[in-house]
Formats: sequence, C-alpha cells, structure tokens
Amino acid sequence: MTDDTAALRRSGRRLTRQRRVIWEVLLAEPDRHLSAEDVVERVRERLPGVNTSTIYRTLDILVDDGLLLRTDLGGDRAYYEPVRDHHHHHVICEGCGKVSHLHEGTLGDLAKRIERDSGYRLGEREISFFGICPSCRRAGH
Amino acid sequence: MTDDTAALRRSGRRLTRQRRVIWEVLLAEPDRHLSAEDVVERVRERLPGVNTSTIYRTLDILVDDGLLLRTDLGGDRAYYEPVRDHHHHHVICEGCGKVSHLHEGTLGDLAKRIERDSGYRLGEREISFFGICPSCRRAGH
DNA sequence: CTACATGCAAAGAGTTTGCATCCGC
DNA sequence: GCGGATGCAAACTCTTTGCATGTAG
Repeated sequence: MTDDTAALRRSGRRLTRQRRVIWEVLLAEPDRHLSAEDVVERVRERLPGVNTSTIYRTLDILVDDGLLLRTDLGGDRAYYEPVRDHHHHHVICEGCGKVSHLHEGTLGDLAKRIERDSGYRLGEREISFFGICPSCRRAGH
Repeated sequence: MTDDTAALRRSGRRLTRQRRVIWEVLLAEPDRHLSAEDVVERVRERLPGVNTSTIYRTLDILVDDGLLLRTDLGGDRAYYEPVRDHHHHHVICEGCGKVSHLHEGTLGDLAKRIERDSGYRLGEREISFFGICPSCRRAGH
C-alpha cells in the first residue's frame, strides 16, 4: 500500500476531503466487499453529513478510473473493492454473505472450454460462485 | 410438454385466467429468459389490463412452487425461465443480452475444485458467465 | 477565479404491500 | 359462500439527476 491519494489525483480529479475519506474507507477493509450503504456509514463516522449522492458519484468515478471494482451479484445492491494486481474470482456465502477469493489456478482452462462450447468470447470479468462457507456449515445452516 | 395447467393446480393454487396466461407465456419461449416486464407485455396482449403486481405475485409463486427458475444476474432486473429436468448454466452476451445455455459437461469437475480450494460447499445454483456472442462479435462490438 | 465537487431534494426504475373487491372451488 | 386472487394506489429500496452553492487548484 503505497501513496494512496496519488492514485486519486492521477486521474486529474480534485482531491476533496470526501474523496480522500471514501478511498481510505475502501482501503481499510481490502478483503471485504462494501456496499454503497456500507461506505456511507463508515465515511460518516469520520466525516458526518456526507451526502449519499456524493458517495455514489465518487464510487462511479473510482470505477471509471479503474481504481475500484464493482461487483453486481444480483440481489439488490452492488459491492465495491479496490482493484488488485491479479485477476481473481469470488465465492459468496449464501449464509452470511462473506466473500472469499479463489486462486487464479482453480478455474483452470474453464474459460477456453466455455468459449469452445458456446462460441462466446469471454471477457476479463470476474466470475462469482455461490455456496456455504465452512463456519456457516458448522453452524448448521 | 404435457398438461401444463396441471402443474399449476398441483400446488393447491387456484387456476385463474391470469395465471394460466402467465404460465402459457413463459412456456411459449422456453429458450428465452423473460423479465417480469417482458411477461407483463406478453400477457397483456392476450389479457389486457392485467396488473403488474399480479404478475410479480404469480412469478413469486411459480418460483416457490419450483416451476420457474429466477435468475438474477445483477443489472436491474431478474429473469425467469421454466425449470428444466437437467441442471444447466448460462452465458450472457454483454452486447445484446442474449442468454445461452452451457452443456452440463462443460464445467467438468469445476465445483469439486472450487470446494477443495475454498472450503465452501457449493449449492445447486446455476452459474452465469458473461461474454460476447458470435453475432455481436461479427457486428464488431 | 473558474471549473469541478458537493448537498439537497426530487425523480426514477423495479418491485412489494395494504386493502377493498372479485371469483375459483 | 369462504378464502385465496386480483386491481389499484401507495410505499419501498437503491440509485441517479438538476440545480444552486461551495471549494480545490
């Protein structure tokens, strides 16, 4: 984690207090996928009164600038996480909502087989799987 | 395609004109994934004035009764298709929205590998992939 | 000092719900 | 005729937008 705010400024955007806090909040929990509402909540702890539309606009900008990954899994809301250097995929727990990452190798040559089977060309888009995580399984979900 | 309305009645629901038409509409295009709005539109061609909330309520019932599969891919709306005898997965075209089915075998032992890698237990839920279909690719999307 | 960013309020899309009326069984 | 189903309107959730004011550079 190097100079974080530099990444923001790089895109020629103005670095406001709101944007800095939003970005810090996102970096603070790199392994959690935060919804816009989560971000609103956490930002307001540090900077009360920040408007919802500011959060949405900033999240859009960060996605556009390639700093943030938006994952829309269906269900009602989208989730955001800082973009990483390596491409990865998700497993989402249907019990508790936890999101885990899969190693690059797990999918093997899946994309190639899908392309061969369907004729589609697959993008770089991440793929999400749904299941029950170990702790929810132990809890008897 | 045997006696269609029997499936509806089987669950102890009342067979109204609206429900019959909704179900017929869904069966009429088994290879397309219809949104609630698509269903509303097609039902009203045959039975003008049917209310949106009736459609939503009926779709919910059909899903609950296991006659219909709801696929919520993110984006704003959910899509519905009659349940089939065999489990299958989807590839969705990011150009035109077309949905194609993958053969059972294409995924191979993917689920097992994911379970081994992540510790999660995967459900029976269908998996959706995103890409560009052949005709959109030719059209230069 | 000049765009761009923010706050506010209102709109928008898709979906759900409360309640009176209707109609399948 | 009883109880579930429908129509209608209003509410709800998440997100977007128009416009006046504020502020980074």
